[in-house]
Amino acid sequence: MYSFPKNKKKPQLFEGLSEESLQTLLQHSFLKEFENGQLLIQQGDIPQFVYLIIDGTLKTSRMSAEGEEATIRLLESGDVCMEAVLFMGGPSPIDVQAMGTTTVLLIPDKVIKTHVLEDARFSVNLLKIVTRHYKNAMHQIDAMQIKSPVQRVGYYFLIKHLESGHDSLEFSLPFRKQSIASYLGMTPETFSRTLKKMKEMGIEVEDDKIKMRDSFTLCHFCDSDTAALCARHDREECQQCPLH
Amino acid sequence: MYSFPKNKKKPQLFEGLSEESLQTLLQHSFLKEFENGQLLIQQGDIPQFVYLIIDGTLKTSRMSAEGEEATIRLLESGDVCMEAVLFMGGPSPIDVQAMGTTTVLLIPDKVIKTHVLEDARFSVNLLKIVTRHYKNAMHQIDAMQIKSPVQRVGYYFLIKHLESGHDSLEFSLPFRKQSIASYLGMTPETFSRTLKKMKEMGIEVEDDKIKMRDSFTLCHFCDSDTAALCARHDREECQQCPLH
DNA sequence: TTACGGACTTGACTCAGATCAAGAGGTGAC
DNA sequence: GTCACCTCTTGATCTGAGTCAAGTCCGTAA
Repeated sequence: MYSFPKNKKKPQLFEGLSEESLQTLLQHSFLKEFENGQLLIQQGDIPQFVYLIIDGTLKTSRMSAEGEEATIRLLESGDVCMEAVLFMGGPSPIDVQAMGTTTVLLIPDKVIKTHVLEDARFSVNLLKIVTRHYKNAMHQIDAMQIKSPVQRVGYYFLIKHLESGHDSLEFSLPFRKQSIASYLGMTPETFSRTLKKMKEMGIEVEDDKIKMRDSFTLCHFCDSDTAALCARHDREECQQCPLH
Repeated sequence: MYSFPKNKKKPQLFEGLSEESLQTLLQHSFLKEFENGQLLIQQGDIPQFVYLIIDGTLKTSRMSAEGEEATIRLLESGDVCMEAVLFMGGPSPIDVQAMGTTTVLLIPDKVIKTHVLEDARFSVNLLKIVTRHYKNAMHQIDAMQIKSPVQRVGYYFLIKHLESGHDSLEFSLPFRKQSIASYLGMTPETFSRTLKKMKEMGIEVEDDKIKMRDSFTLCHFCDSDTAALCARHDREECQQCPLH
């Protein structure tokens, strides 16, 4: 049975669970390692497990009959997937694929489905996770419909900037550029050209390192609901922010 | 206090709940009527209620600073909204707007949040609803990224066809054409031209009435996970379906 | 050391869908 | 009735992202 390293941050899935509840979940779960490019599940398969990434990265995508691919999510360590698909009932609408060697904890669907009815805290955790995905999906939708490539990349940078803590004026892209391009719904070429435009706007791009002149550079990619994530959105200095 | 007409179909939100549990929810809820175009909630507002449509239609959308709009969902009677937003924590990422006079049941957020921890069946209902929305969002994303306008409209028709029961070769569009166009991520002009192409493919379009020659007409817009919704997907006749 | 391959960039060209503009058809107010 | 207004359609034009092709810059293997 897998047991969580004490020093590691608990994934959101297990947040606030009693030791007993956690044990029940882990009892029937096991680790598995996947190689670069390996498929964990394919569109149309009936899902058997929820996948919790211990180490590495995954992507979820949909493939059209002609072999074209739309990336839905890019996931890092601590992220979960297939949890939503379980409750949809029916086959998986997505592919899940490892990007590089990735270690994953597999939690059987039955364990999840019974545990949801036993531990309300666990089901609320799941609700929170699914709703966050849903929120991201909504952002992705409006991005593709109404935003220019520059705005899409800018918003992506903004989110990464907020995630990496407000004070650092530098962060690095967590995935390969072509993956990010696909996630943002554009070709690698367009992504590359867009990065060039970003440079003209005062954002240094050097390989996968992104540096900003100051912490307001990305402000005009913000919107009212993302502003809530910003540490200073209710402070005076936010005046500089074009939203106000 | 609002009480559900016995003859009306129960919305998914309340499915399988005990009479007592349902009463608790309805006790603090109330009806409200909204006029055409009226906003129930705006992007950036803190949500106070979950909205259950009793009669009429709503749309949820995101608006860019320049006033351009991306439609996220179009909802009919029995649908719920803002339930996902409640669990995201933080302000609403979407606008909700009435399309025509619409009667809505308002369930206060606190009632929902406490009830989730008390009635596991209720929280599973919520999970199912949110995951369905999430699934739709994923379809919307890949549709916009990898499908042509004809494929998007075809898939939309397919879903409506499956919803309206398999046997009827006719259904009508539940929303104004421009709303559907926006939902599908295209302009009204493109939608109109696309409908013309559909006619050439053997789908009669007359105002908002859609008629098909036979029930296989829409088959080639199907995909592996949507096929599960099809009543005959595991029967012999599905041979005709290009998927096989 | 060179050779190969993969990730990314850059430039030239193409085209599907957006935009702009005009017209058809329907409906309600007066 | 007809005027105003709205939805939808149709046609002509424009444009921006995709495509294709070539080239650069790595890292790795022989």
